[in-house]
Amino acid sequence: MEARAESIATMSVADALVRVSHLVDRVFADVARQHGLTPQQVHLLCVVTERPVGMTEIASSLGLEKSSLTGLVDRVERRGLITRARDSHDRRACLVGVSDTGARVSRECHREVVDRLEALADALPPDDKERFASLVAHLVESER
Amino acid sequence: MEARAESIATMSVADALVRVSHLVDRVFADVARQHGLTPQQVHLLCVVTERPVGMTEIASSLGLEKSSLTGLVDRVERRGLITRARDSHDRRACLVGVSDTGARVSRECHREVVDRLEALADALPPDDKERFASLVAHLVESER
DNA sequence: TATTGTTATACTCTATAACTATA
DNA sequence: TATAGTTATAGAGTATAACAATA
Repeated sequence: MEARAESIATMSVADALVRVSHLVDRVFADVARQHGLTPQQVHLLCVVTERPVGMTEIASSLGLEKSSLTGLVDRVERRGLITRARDSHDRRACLVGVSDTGARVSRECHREVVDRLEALADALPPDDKERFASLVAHLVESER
Repeated sequence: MEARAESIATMSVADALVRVSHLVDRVFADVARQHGLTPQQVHLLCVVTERPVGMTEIASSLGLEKSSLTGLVDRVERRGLITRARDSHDRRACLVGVSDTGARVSRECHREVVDRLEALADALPPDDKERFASLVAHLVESER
């Protein structure tokens, strides 16, 4: 275990970020799968859960081209989790929002992801856990 | 900005992890794209950079079915970045390794991802940065 | 003219099931 | 029999370019 101990000691912030990202991606994909959805579909669901959102804004949130989003929305809509509604102020636009089922699935996925990640974070002492959340928050916010 | 300040205060470890993971995914996808590759192709490249690896082990590293890997390896091989070699000890198996070009591209991608993530981490004071890396290292290692 | 969203097209990614060759 | 890898097939994700409708 010498090698592993050393790899901890010398892991850079960047390497740490990459590895934690893969971990989270796995959890996310796992949870999505258990609900018969793809990770992308769950991401979409998350983005429109709070309030109805237009296609352009969703595309920007997910880092996709608008044209890529059309099909994604089509497929999730076909499953009855989201709906397209006319924007009353702009007849070009539509607003994508969750259905009742979609809201439930969204909550369930979020809960399961959070539970599994919290469990993962329990490997840290409580103080470190809090400290970690605060550090990440700063990182993420500085990038907005 | 009240809302944002509050969201920092109340962000859980799990939410923090999810958000940082998305950030990293973006950086990774960006870098891959600049090299005319997909994120998956760069991941594959990373996995076989150190030493030649068999298909089954690669599939497990990437969390893919073997059958999904065949095509991925085909496409990256077609670009001349990796090669399949016979395993001299087991004639069923092959060992996937990087070509010279592949090794160069792999190094470049790694360097660029690291640079961009380090730049991102520079939003933190040096002490916090180090602390963060150490926390993440513990998280990731506890999951191995 | 600029913007919102869709369509058409071409690849890439992925899983499941069935298969070949070797161990 | 079990394992390593491939093929066949089907569906999902994505980008680019061209388009329609509205602002």
